Amino acid sequence: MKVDEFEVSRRVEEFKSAIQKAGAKLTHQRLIIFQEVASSLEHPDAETVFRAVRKQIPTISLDTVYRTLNFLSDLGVVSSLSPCRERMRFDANLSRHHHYVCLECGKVMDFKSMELDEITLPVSAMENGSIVSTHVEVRGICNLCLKRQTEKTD
Amino acid sequence: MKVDEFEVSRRVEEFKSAIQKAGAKLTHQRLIIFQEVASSLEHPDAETVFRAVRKQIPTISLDTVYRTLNFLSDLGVVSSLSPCRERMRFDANLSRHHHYVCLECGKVMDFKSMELDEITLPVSAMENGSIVSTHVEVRGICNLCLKRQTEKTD
DNA sequence: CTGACTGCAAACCCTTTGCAGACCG
DNA sequence: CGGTCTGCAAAGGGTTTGCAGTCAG
Repeated sequence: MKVDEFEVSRRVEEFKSAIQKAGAKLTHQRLIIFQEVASSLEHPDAETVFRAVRKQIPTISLDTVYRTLNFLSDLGVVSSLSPCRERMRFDANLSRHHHYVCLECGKVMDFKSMELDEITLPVSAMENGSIVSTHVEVRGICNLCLKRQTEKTD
Repeated sequence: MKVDEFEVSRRVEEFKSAIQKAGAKLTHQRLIIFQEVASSLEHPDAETVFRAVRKQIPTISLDTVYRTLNFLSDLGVVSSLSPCRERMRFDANLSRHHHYVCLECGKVMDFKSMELDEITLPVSAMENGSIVSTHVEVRGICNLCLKRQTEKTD
């Protein structure tokens, strides 16, 4: 299963204009790698992208794929599932709660929400399989990091 | 900031009974490590736990901390934030959507939900800092893995 | 042309594992 | 006492980085 063709080319156009705006170079490798991610429904990892891209550019290296994926991520045209460059983290709070994750420092803060707890999942979510847990992940920049950024600008 | 004392001892009691029920041994190291995680509000990583625990058991090794955290996780008395033993995954779908993550095979499936999109976050979440994105993460065992499990049992 | 990008290889970091001795129950 | 658990050290796997050559703009 692939993302439909029109959507892919729309994404590619967005990518091209983003790369231009950033003053970066549109290389063959970057284009092919982006196309691969943009047309996949499976949230591929670097290795998977690498294997797929190698069919079109047999000489490409895994490092370039890594570098390019990070580049695309910084550019904002792809996102990474779970800001998980980090180490594994543990939590002994087993009651139902949600997370606020700081994209800058990685800190995770809990919050509760009755409204969120009461929500019913759409059928499209349920039919994927059994459900063990449901929680909301909010990402942003925490107050401490925001403050730090303002101080730098001064 | 620490978790309040009563809550910690409640969690420790639960831990003790869980370890007994599992027929595992309650060692000094396990107790101290669990206490540390249970009294922290910061979702510590292995390194952080290690540094804290070393104050009480100076000879403890980082490996033991890792082993114990995984043990606690298998025991079900702590959970790990984001099932992220895995590699990093990327997504070029920037429109608002949510994820169903299979705990078994790691596959991630998208789903949409108007109801979820319309939700307003509680103040306690907003006041942590700026908000970049909000999405729901549902964890479970996907149909394919469920089927695989049934086949094994047969 | 020139600085940014790529491929190669080696380093890096977090995490896991094999082993022998120590300790819980 | 027996089997589990710990500490040590070394390996493992994913990811990043330094370097020199290459290529887009």
